[in-house]
Amino acid sequence: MEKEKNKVLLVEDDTNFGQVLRNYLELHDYVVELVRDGILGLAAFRREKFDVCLLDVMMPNMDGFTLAEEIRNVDPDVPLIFLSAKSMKEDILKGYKLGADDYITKPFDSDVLLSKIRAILKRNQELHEKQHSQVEFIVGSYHFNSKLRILKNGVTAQTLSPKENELLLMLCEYKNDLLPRELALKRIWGSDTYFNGRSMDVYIAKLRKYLKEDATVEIVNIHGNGFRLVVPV
Amino acid sequence: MEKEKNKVLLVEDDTNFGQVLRNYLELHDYVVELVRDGILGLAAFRREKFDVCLLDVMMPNMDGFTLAEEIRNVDPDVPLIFLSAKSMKEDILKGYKLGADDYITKPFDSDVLLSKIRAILKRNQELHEKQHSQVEFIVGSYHFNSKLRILKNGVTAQTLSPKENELLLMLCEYKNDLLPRELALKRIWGSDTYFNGRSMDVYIAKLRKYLKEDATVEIVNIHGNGFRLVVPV
DNA sequence: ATATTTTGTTAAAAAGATGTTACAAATGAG
DNA sequence: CTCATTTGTAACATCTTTTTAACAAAATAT
Repeated sequence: MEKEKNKVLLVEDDTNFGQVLRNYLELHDYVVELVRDGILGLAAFRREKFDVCLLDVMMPNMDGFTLAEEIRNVDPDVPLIFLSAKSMKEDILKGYKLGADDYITKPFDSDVLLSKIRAILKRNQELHEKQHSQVEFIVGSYHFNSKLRILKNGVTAQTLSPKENELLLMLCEYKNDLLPRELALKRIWGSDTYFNGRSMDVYIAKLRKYLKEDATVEIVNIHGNGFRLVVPV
Repeated sequence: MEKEKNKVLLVEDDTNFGQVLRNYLELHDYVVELVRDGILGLAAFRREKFDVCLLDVMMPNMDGFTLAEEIRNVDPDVPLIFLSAKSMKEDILKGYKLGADDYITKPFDSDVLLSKIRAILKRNQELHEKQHSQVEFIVGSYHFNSKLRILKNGVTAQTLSPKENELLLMLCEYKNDLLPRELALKRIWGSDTYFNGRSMDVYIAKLRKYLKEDATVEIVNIHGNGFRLVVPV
């Protein structure tokens, strides 16, 4: 099993600097999406899942602070780091007020940035793991262990692939409630696109096959909205 | 599934400037309706649902301030932004008095306008989400869950389509009171046109069919005005 | 009373989303 | 490298939702 590369959203209007920084980060095993202004940044953020966002403060179209608010609106938890030539105290304070995880003033040492990113990612991943604490679920007559990726029904056991596992996990977290398509797509597939959507439908079909032994359990589609794992209460 | 674009009503008598601004906004993913005076602006506003209105102050036929009052008359909540060459304090104050959300003096930076629009839309959408907080309703012997789009009567459950769901939701919000046609058409269909009206009538018929198990529940037409969901109190 | 407008109702067409299977491509293990 | 597993894509079938048309009935206006 390969650890997935971390995705960085880099919003920077200085093309030269942006390219350099992107190359540097890619060299250190990050997947980087570089966009040149706040509008494109927000569009990218809505479309894809990022592990951390690096935002230039002064940009055309939408400045970094405004962009930060918009991003926070979509995801209150994603780590934000401001990059700025400004070193004025009030700007830095404003940045932190917007829930920035860090604020770096240009010019800066690229190693420093890298270690800051690493530290933030580590902290955030630990947090994320804690949130995902529940690993065992009762689903009708089935027993599902999301850590071992095993779906058991009496004696018969089915091992699940990573994607099957994550999808069933999300369905269980939203048990008897609506699991919105976009949410699952962004969290499991990283972005909400047409093909990822079709892929998800394929996985839903697989899960239904695994779960068909217990007729009281079903994955119901809510047309245009998402899926619902229905289990007896 | 397509995320709906925000709709902007732009009332501006300077055709050139209007076109440019429209193109600019369309480029940033807004749907723009451009009209050249207050009369047409009011007509458009009565017909369609807009997320924000940009009103030029000095116009033939009906000036921006008068138009603003008329619009407020139809919808007290829609965000209004005045665009004006005037920078006189009393005019600005008059604008805010009429419940303007912002007042921009020409010439202005288009980025500034854009970020103002965004900020206003965001605030308004949050407000809107809070209003839509109620998801469960008792309708006679029925139980209606608008999130899961399920209408239950004892054991029998009917899943609703998105439009059926939204319409029943509005009827429930106006329970025992008049739900005006135009309001439902603007909110659910986006605009009050002949065909949308016919479509709505089709949906009313569908809902009546679903609700016919309980004779104490009925959707009554108020000729020329709208519908009323009558339930025992 | 008769014409006009609005609403009720049903059916069919058009558009869109999902279900399902098969296979190709990518990935990881040995 | 080779094999097994996992994932993504294509293709086609099916189901849902929405719109439009057509005609009937009711309400209102002339």
